[in-house]
Amino acid sequence: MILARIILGFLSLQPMTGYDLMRAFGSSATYFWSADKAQIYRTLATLVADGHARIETVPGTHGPDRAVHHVTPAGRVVLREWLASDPDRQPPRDAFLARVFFAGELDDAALARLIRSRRGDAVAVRDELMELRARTAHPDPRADRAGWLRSMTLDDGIRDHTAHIAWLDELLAELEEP
Amino acid sequence: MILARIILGFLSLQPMTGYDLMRAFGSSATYFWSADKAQIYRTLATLVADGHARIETVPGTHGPDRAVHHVTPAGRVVLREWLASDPDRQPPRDAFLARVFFAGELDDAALARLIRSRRGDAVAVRDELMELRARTAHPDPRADRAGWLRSMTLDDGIRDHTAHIAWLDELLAELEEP
DNA sequence: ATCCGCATGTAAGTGGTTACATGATTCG
DNA sequence: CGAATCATGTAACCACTTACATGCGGAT
Repeated sequence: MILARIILGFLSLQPMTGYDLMRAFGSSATYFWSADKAQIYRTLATLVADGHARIETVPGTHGPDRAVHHVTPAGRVVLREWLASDPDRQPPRDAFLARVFFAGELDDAALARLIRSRRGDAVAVRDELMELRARTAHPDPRADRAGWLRSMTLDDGIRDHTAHIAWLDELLAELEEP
Repeated sequence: MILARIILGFLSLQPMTGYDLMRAFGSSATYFWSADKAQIYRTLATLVADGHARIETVPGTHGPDRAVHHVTPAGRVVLREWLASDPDRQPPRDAFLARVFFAGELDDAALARLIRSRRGDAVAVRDELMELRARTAHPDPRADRAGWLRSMTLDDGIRDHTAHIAWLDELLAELEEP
């Protein structure tokens, strides 16, 4: 269960409520994982049941009480084991590549539309990531390794999208050639 | 349901049995989607129930009868609609990036081991894709557009892995610097 | 007053994985 | 004679998504 590990990772950086995690997945984690609240609350419950997290109830400042989750020592062990373990098996799932693979069925106009639409999305995501990198700190690997690693994951996303955009441009160039 | 569309795509290239599809997912489709047989047989059954595919039973040459599935005209419409439709929403899921994001917990040796292990996997996949590209034809976009598109999807995978390996090398270089 | 953000969850459904179950043919 | 490949499927479980359900406090 990768999601449980990721949540443990966030809690190890800072104790959080389910709602805080929702926002974390909507910002810092967007480019490597996503989770909706139903999943988050369910996973928090199992983490507590397994003794990997514990709840500290804090009176809510505006509304219901906040169930702030902390990692327990056992949870920290599980997190570290995951980080150092063999790679998670992750079968590839890329619906866009799948479409291109079968797009011989499509006429030229529809194909160009498909690729341009994808290009627009990819550029938007890349720009968003670049903005995020510009806004946040670039820590030195030796002074703040944890922060440096977090900023490097952003870098990978930016390069990834850049390479993909270049590939889309090649496709378009071939399609538009006389 | 993306899997149903992909299967429709394969059947549109050539009528196939569930077993044939298993092999197709194990070879041509490996770099953009994966599916195991339980899923394939279940999805074929729903395609037939929905009238998007029909079965032609052919006596087996060595073993049970082959249930060869053909796309129906209705199925072909559904496939073409998918190909031209708005992009499928696909939340990002990259367990390795997630690990790097939280890898501040890890000591230098464990971190380097993690990155080198990933590098090994990425190089292996890239080489496999490059071999596959060397072995297969590179059709001309104008003479055989469908074939050209299929070979281009391979290209994207190769570039993607190449960019990722370069990023991993940068990580390692920083870690090993005095 | 009404809407937005904070904060908690449950229920039902879909999609994906693992394990179980069977049997013929072909190659070494 | 045993292992691999061809060929079919079912059952149970796990992970993820969508929709439902509730209610306070602060801003416009």
